[in-house]
Amino acid sequence: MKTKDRIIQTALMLFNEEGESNVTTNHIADEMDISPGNLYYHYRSKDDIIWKIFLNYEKKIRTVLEQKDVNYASMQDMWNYLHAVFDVISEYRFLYRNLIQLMNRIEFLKRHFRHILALKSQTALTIMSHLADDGLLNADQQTIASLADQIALTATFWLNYSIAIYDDDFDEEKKLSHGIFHVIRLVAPFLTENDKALLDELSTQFL
Amino acid sequence: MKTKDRIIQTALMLFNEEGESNVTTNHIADEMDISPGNLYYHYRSKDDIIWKIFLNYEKKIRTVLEQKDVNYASMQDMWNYLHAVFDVISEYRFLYRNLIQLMNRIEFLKRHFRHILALKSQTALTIMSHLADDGLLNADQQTIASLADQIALTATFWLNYSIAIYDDDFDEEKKLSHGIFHVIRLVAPFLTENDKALLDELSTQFL
DNA sequence: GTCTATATAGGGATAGAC
DNA sequence: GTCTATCCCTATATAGAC
Repeated sequence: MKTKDRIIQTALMLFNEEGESNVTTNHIADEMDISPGNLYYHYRSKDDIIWKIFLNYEKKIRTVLEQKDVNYASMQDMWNYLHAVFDVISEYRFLYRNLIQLMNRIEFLKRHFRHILALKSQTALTIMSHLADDGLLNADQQTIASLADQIALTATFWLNYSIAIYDDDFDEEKKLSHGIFHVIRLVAPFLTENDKALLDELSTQFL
Repeated sequence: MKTKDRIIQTALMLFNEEGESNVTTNHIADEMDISPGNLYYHYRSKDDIIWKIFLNYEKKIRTVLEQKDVNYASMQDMWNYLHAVFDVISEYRFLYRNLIQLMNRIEFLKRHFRHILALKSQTALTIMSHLADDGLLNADQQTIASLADQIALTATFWLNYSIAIYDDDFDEEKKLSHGIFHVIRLVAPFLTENDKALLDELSTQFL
């Protein structure tokens, strides 16, 4: 693996573990056993590294959000979709931990992240509209629109919320599952009785 | 007004405007036209200043969350309550902008903030249980519990979310009203028809 | 209580040799 | 591509005079 790629990989790992602002370029170089000078040969600034990491994130989240060929016809599809979204968020969670600060510091990141947030909300809207059309979800358009926003907000800040309320050693995987259920529970009251039962089953399986 | 108090006041203002990590002790002293040395005569560290500001915040939010004598019997009461919560959050919004970072840096703040979050969720639960008992809200206990968590999460991160999605010059007051409506819409599907109509009326008035 | 001056430390980033 | 050495800057915090 090339040094250039290892820097990205190591930086991402450290950012996620320690928080972006607590990780210096020297830490990254130290962790990789290379010199700070070497690091700056490959990237001209710390923000440049962050930006490259963000581009990887953007690519992945877009892949998840823009898959057109999926037919969201069941709770299981919904679960899979949410799991994919939460997985990507978890993989790049440092972005979400200091979101406002990063957006204010890096102008491009702000614009791109806004697009992604809008896309998240839009995708949630599309899925739920499909479910409503198929008679799997009983809610008017106004309610669905609110739910879509709420889902985007929840997905975006769930990890922060769970860090804020749970003990620090709370299992990472459990945090994710909790978040997904949290989102599904938002939608649950509008599901058919059949799907509600399925939800209860999934609950006992994962929580 | 004493210098000691002016420091708190000025620091809070700058933290909210610029973000805590972008405001140095020198900036605070500059803004007040005093010397950095003078500032450190009154407070022994920056975190000490933050801690004192947090104590003021804690006092205010507890006053709002712990008022026992209010009878939540109408949408208007709910609106007033939410407005009070969002107002305090807005007044101390720097705490919410960098929540995770601050919690990790200041151990006391972490513990105290956790208590407040739990209290927020608990209060929302109590209010909605009352509404349900009075027949104003149609939802089972499981749904109400989910809603309570969701309300706490939304109140906590709404300002960050609106910063993330809206243009920077979006009116502060409007952001707040939007947040309150966002929370109310979570509850709306479970209200009586009468209250839903009232909600629509409030919507046109404030949005 | 307030000031000026300064210590101390650390982070981002560059120059130049190899 | 990689290293060593170092510059520059800024932030927190302190010492000591007034």
